[in-house]
Order: sequence, then structure tokens, then C-alpha cells
Amino acid sequence: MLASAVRSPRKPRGHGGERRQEILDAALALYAERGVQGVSTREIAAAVGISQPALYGHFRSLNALQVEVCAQAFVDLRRRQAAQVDAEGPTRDSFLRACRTYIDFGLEQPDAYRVAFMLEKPAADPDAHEDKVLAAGLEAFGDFRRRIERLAAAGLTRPGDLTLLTQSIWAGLHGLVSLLIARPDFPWVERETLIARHLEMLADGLLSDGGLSPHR
Amino acid sequence: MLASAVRSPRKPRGHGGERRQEILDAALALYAERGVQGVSTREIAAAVGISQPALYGHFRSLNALQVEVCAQAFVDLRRRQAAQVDAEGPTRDSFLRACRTYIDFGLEQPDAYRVAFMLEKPAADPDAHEDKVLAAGLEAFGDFRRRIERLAAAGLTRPGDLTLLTQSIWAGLHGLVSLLIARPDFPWVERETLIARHLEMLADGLLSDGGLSPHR
DNA sequence: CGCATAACCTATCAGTGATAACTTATCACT
DNA sequence: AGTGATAAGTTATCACTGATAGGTTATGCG
Repeated sequence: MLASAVRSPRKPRGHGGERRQEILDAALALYAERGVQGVSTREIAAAVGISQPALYGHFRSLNALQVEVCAQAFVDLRRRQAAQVDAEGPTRDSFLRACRTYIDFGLEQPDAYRVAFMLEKPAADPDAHEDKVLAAGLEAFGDFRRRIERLAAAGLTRPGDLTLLTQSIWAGLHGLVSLLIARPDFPWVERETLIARHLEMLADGLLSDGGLSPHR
Repeated sequence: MLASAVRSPRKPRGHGGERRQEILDAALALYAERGVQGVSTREIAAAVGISQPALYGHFRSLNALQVEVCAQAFVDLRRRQAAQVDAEGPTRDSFLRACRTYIDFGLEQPDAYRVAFMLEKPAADPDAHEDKVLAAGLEAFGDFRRRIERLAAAGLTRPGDLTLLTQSIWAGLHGLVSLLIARPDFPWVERETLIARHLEMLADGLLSDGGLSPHR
């Protein structure tokens, strides 16, 4: 916002990657403050302490930068989910926790989530967006699917195509996250209650009713 | 896109509202073609046959124009849903059809849907957006809730707070619509299959298992 | 006719993402 | 130490964006 003429000293020869990371960090911080659309290249550059065109030495376009921010957030998400469940077996509760992790991720990093799943893909620069965001999304989706496969192997899921089931559950999760992000001022019921009930519904839709852990 | 210097003749004294409607129609058509973000005020003005600043005699800002486009789409949605179910009683099938109408609306008018539920609300002009979009959204939500109330009055729903149930179902619907809109290139399973299975899941989550019309 | 004003125009603004062309610091190597 | 290749970053500028100021013109009423 303010001019902030403080210039960061030039990076040594091989260390351009550090500047690149500084840019990503600054962008994420600004996005968290004011949203993706409200942040310009000049603001990012000023926050880092370099000139605006210098950004283009590290990223081909603003869109590429946003994609990179989002991709880093995806790494976070996958790491979080992986760390949490690897030790656990495939149970209804562990499934609920995985879903909960997904929802919390979206609510804690709404701008990354927005770039990943809610933003309009620009008409120009048609490759960069799809290549990286879609790839990151596919990896996260793959993790999720593998989790559901383990449930299926344990005989806990309803019959049906696993990809179909996974996509339906994912859509259900995404709906809640994205609505809470996009319309925070809507008169929602108490958030925890809503999330809990929604997750129960999704779990009921996925898992067989075998007396394992009925919630009612 | 092209210059299109064809100017539309000036409207008579009291008929500024016609021009306003022409602008809305042109904007909707352009949005349907190239997406909301990719259309500039100059393009809209050129399509209508007026100068770009003339838009601001009819709308306070571009955002206000987009909001108006979306509000018109909402009127469509409500009319569609109202026309379809008023004659029917509260049954599982009529509920499924209402949900299906919602999904079809989003898929047929993705840009209106995007403005309504997926767009970041701009930091500036903080009133116009919320006032109109939120109001339109609340009305549509109210319709949906009333439908569910009728199901509850007929003793078909699971126990629990109706607002909570409605918001959860709505989130479930929105998730599928918005993901299909935002990520059309994702390797989805066959669309009809996905929609059908998703709706069954949502219906199961809302309606009691009374042997009324079990789908399995 | 006169004239108030709705409807619309031209000119221009600050701000945007992006590119071209230039400068400068750093490092490997003699 | 000096030289040259080049990574890192600069200034100047582009076309375009949404938006505003202020003037112009056609319309319909009295």
C-alpha cells in the first residue's frame, strides 16, 4: 500500500530461487489480508522490496504466480492429511477426520483454496493454469481416493464405483467449504454444528450401515 | 471485440430503462461467451452500440451491473422452481426434481451462478454487492427451505433443525454445481451418473428411511 | 417557440499486467 | 588483478482497464 522505497539487496548469483520464495511468501500474506483479486503486482513487488517488472524474471505471469501460491498450499494440505492418517486404520472416524482436515484447510487458507477450486481459469495463458493446478488437484484427489479404497478393502463402503463415490463426497465437502468462504455473511447456523452434521451426511452416503459406528 | 462503430439511436425521454435492459442482455450474452472476468465495459458498450461511459448512467459500477445480471438469473431460477413443483405434493421424487432444477440452472447459466455464489466480493463498493445478491440468494434459499418444510410437515424428513438440514443440502448441491463449473476439465465420471448418485445421497441424508421410496 | 433535462458524448484519469531495453553486481577463469 | 559472461534487477513505456468531469444534443412539455 505505502510506497515503501526500501529495496532488498540483490541476491547472489545462483540464489534467485530465494527471491522467488520471498515473492511467494509476500503474495500469500497479501492474499490472506485482502484477497486474491485485490492485490496487484506492484504491491507484491513493494512488499518484497524489488521493482514490479522484476517479478517477471521469476514468474511468467501473475496467473503463474497465483498458481504457484496455490500449489504450495496443496503441498501443505497433502502433508497434513498424510501425517494424520498413516498411523490409523480405515475407520469411519478416521474418514471423518480426513474430511475435517480438508474443510479446515479451506477455511484457514481461503485464498489458496479459491485459486485452486473457485477461480475462473483465464482465457489467455491457457496452459500454465491447468498444468499445475489441475495436477496438484489430481494428486490431492488421488490421496483422497486411496483413503476411500482402503475403506472399501475393509468392506466398509456401500457398493458402487469408487471413483464415482469419491467425486460425490469431494463435491459435498467442497460445497460447504466454498460457500462458507464465498458468502461469509450469509445467516449460517452455528458453524461447528453445520460442519458436523454435513460430515455425518457424507459419511452415511459413503459407508455401509453395518453396525460399526452408527451416529444415531 | 471488433470496433463495431454502429451506434444505437438515442432513446426517447422516459425510456432509459430499455437501454438498461439492452445492456443487461448484452452483458449476459458476452459473459456466456467468454466468462465474467474476460469482458470489459468497453466491449459491453460496443455490443449495445453506445459509448463506454454511457454505461455509468445506468449502473453505478461494473460490479453493480454484474450483480444485476445475476439478480435477473435468480428470478429465472425461482420462476422455474416455482412453476415446477407447486402442483406436486411433497414427495421424495419432487424433492429430487427440485434439486435437479437447481443443478441444471447452474450448469446452464454458469456465469450468473458464478456471480451469485463463487465470486469474491470486492473490497470497494461494499454495499451494492451484499444488498442485492445476498437478498436474491436469501429469497432462493427461502423457497428451498419452504419446500423442505412441506416435506417435514408430511413427516418425511429425519429429525433435526430444518435450517441446519437445508443449509447442509444446499451446500451439497452447490458443491457439485460449482466444481463442474470451475473445473470442467477434471476427469469426471459420466455427468448424469454423478448427478444422480449425488442427489440420491443428499436425499438419503435429508429424508427418513421410511419404506416410502428406497432407491436400493 | 423556448428551455429543462434525460441521454449521451469526448477527453482524460490513475492504476493494471506486461514487455523492451538497458544497467549492475557477481562469479569463474586466466 | 583484470576480463567477460550472465544472473538479477532497473527505468521507461505499452495497451488496456474501470471510472470521472464536463460539455453536447436531442427530446418532449408548456
